[in-house]
Amino acid sequence: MWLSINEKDNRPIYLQIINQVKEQVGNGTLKPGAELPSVRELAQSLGINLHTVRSAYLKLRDQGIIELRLGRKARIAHLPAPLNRRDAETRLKQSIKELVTEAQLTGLSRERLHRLIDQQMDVKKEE
Amino acid sequence: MWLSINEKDNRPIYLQIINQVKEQVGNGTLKPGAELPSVRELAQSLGINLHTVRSAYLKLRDQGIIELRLGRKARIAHLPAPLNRRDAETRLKQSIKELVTEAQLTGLSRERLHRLIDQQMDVKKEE
Amino acid sequence: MWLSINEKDNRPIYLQIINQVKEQVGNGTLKPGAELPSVRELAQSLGINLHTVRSAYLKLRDQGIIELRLGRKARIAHLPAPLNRRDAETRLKQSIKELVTEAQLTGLSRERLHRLIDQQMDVKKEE
Amino acid sequence: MWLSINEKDNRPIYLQIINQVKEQVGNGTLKPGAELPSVRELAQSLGINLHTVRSAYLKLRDQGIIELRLGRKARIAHLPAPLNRRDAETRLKQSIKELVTEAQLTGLSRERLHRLIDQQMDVKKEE
DNA sequence: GTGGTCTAGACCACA
DNA sequence: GTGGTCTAGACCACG
Repeated sequence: MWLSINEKDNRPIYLQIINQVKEQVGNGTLKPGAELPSVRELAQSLGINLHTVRSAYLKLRDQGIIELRLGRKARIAHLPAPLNRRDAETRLKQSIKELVTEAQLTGLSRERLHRLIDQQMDVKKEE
Repeated sequence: MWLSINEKDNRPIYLQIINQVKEQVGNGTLKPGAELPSVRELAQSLGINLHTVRSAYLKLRDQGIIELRLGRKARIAHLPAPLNRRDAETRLKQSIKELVTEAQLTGLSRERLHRLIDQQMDVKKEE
Repeated sequence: MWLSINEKDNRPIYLQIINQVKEQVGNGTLKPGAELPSVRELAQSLGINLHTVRSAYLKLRDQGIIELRLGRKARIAHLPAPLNRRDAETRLKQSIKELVTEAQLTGLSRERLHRLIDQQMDVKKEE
Repeated sequence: MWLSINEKDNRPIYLQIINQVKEQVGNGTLKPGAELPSVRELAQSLGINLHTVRSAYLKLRDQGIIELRLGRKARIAHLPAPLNRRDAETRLKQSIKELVTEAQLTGLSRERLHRLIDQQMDVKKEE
């Protein structure tokens, strides 16, 4: 199975699911139209409650990542949401601000930060 | 006053305070030994609850950013805590992973991402 | 073929079928006595489940729009059911209430709303 | 209390709540910044479950109608979402299409339809 | 106090 | 089978 939850991670379970699905859509592991496991299947295989999976799927739907239809399995959306681009970039800037702050407090150099980012982007390409 | 809370920002108020203090320490606006406003002052000037400010200060202390002593004002710590460097970098990598994922879902190019980071680092230098 | 399902439309498939039949009856494209495709034909040509088409036809029959007879093809009913007029108008008022609410929240002017409605009514006339 | 649920109404409870809040925002009964009852309060006064109210509030938040903050009461948002105007108008057109169809099947004249809409808009103004 | 997350189990509507 | 709605009750995080 291509999803897992980390008990030690502070973040809520539903967010971990969301992020993992997003990663796999972002790097092409999950292609538009691909079916996701049903909420019941995924809940059972992760050992968590059906509703926890459902809340993750709902948020993914609201963000335009997946499509949910009554009676059908969830699928990766065909239009990977290039829509509210300006909003998204505004949010990204906020994340970048915090990232840079943390990097500076840690004493991480500008070069190292750029290198870590390139590494992460390349990992994704190859997967 | 050098602190403000943004109602439109979804993040909890105490986190906004923490992040702003961290930013100013990170970019040198707040230097080691500098005094912070008392819990009461800050709470009143921001129009928020005492508990909220206090919990922010406590977390900043736990992270080694500030020093709290009974009866004294809070001060920026003299050792900006570059100790647990490996832990910090691990956490940073997690943040980078999510940032890169979001950037890819938004369709942001690698170049633009690097440029946005440089911008943020330069903004801080000049402040 | 004069029917299609829209994957991007959130509404259930059976409802899309019902609404399209209703539209074509409403604007005269489908006249009383006209034959509809069999459940099997329609299901196959739309690539959907038999049950889905069947439930749509059943509901259309219940609303008096079509006639179903064992072994015969479905046909548009001869009495376009203007009977329960008061009920229908009550339901319409509810729809209007919601439409007006959404229009106001969107900032749509009264004039523009009227124009959009006229457009829709005229489109149908010409078809 | 300014909210009620209708047992006979087929629509889900959470949608009834959403629509009533939207109406009151649309006609000015609820002004930006106004506090809504807490999920627990509203659930109790309506005799329904806390989570049902919560799901209504969540959707209202996602639509930009209200603001939710941990530890605070829900409030009417200050920017009543004039943002994705084109999307909203597209959705409105779909609603109009269905409304016109129903009106035609009922035999409602164009004039009567316009009059019903004006009535509804005026009701809201006076409230 | 507030909302946020998670579990648990029921029943309904759609395909 | 699928997802959608509702109830019920626990515990956590924020103000």
